[in-house]
Amino acid sequence: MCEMSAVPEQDLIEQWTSEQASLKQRLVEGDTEEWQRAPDFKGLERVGGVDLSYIKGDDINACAQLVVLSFPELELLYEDSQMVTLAAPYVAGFLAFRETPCLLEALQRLERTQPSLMPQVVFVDGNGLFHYREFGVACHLGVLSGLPCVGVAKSLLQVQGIIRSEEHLSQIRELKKGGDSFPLKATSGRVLAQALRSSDKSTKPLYVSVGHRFSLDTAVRLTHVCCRYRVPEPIRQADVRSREYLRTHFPSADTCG
DNA sequence: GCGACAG
DNA sequence: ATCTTGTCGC
Repeated sequence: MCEMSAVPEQDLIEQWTSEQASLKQRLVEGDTEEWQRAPDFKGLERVGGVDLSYIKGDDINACAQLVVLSFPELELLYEDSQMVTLAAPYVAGFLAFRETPCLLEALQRLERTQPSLMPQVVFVDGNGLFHYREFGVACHLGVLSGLPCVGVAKSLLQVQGIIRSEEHLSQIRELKKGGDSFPLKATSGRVLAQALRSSDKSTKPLYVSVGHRFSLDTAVRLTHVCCRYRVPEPIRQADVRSREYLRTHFPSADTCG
């Protein structure tokens, strides 16, 4: 009797799981671009970053942000802020179904209006292969956009036997300077990500993983050189600007009537 | 049963 | 994600 009323939630999860498996077949691991192998990433001129900022008590309205910075200067070349209505809820392991649609639209707007500014790589706030089914939001956006993508998570997703253990905390303490990192291995032995100390000052590491068309080593090196502060500049700028957009367009839309 | 759970 | 000021340190 209870099965027939199985919350639509369950059907959706199964559908999403299947879609991830399907898209994963199109995922390209490993470097595909000349600049990824070149010393100092010669040939790389534009790096993109995406992020969404939310309004406090609101689950569906958000500001989707895309920024493109010059490389290696990391100066702003393009920015796009767009209010969006999110169709899917946030479910751990399925972040892409909530955030990817509007981010793809942002990339399409850029393609249509300023194609010469299309980024050669996109930094995504969240994981790539470091995911329950090895297909996080950075892989999802990468496959659907076709662009090389890097996943950068600010906190540890405990998955595939990787946990926030004493051993893990100990390894973090061994990261002495910016650029130091250690691998995160799944129970299978496969390296899914690299914990990276992004600068000399930051103690809390970033978790870098392959999104699309990248080797993990290249993703980590590029992330490191894009960090002025803890979070790589493309993502940080997208975060700062989308939140600034909400602040000016929806001044305290809650408290003071 | 309990805990975890990117953004 | 968001709620939130000051504060300690270079």
